[in-house]
Amino acid sequence: MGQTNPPFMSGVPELLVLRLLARKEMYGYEIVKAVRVVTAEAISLGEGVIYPVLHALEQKGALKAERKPVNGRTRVYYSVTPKGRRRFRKLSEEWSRVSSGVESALGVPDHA
Amino acid sequence: MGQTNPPFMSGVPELLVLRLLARKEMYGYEIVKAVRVVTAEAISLGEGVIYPVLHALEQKGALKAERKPVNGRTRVYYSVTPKGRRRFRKLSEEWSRVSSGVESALGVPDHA
DNA sequence: TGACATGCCTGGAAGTGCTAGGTAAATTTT
DNA sequence: AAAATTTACCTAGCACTTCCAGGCATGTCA
Repeated sequence: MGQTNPPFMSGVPELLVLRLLARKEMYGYEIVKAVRVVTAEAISLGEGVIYPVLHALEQKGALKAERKPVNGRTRVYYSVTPKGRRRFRKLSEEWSRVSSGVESALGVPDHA
Repeated sequence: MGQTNPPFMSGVPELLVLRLLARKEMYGYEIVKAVRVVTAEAISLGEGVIYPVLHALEQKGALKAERKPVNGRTRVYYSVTPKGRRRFRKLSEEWSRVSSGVESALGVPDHA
């Protein structure tokens, strides 16, 4: 049924998460909504995508998690570590490379 | 060891193959080299990537294969079917959407 | 009371690129 | 002539990731 493997999305959730957290610490549910905003509604990621990414990045040491009780509810705030910042820079470069490569290919005129 | 799953590459091989074949019919080995050229050396895809993509697209009816003997060697030329053209348009749109979304996110200033 | 938003989480399906390997013949180099 | 390189095709299997669907619990609002 649902698109489980949409094209061009590999690496995107990780990049967006790192990008958002580079600005300020956030919690998962907040990130889910922020993604829609910062991508101008072009990209929407469910919680089932965000949370695993968050956990994976934390385990890699790219993020630091901190549990904070807010309004009797517990939020898990994430912030980027130096390692995460490096990872973000690397991913950004990768994105630039691939992106420019594809644009270049699409831009080549049709005729001859 | 090697990067088996580089970020941002999902859907890219298929898009590039369709793009190249939309211009003129080509054979696998030729496509492998053409990819490097049209992407300005930004993207390089091995034969192990191209051939499976070709076969998959043919099976889907997006490509038509034609064996031609050249110099005593056999080449398999591929050309795009109407179905393939539709697929290409759809993929291009997807690329535009995702790409603009990511650019939008990366473009947001850092301050606060 | 019911509905909805907040907030966290996981399992398993599905797809896809990549490396590494193999085959064979023509061409070029030594 | 032998060796090395290029041309040209192919496949198996790993690795990785996104995604959907679902579950749990609390707070808020009608």
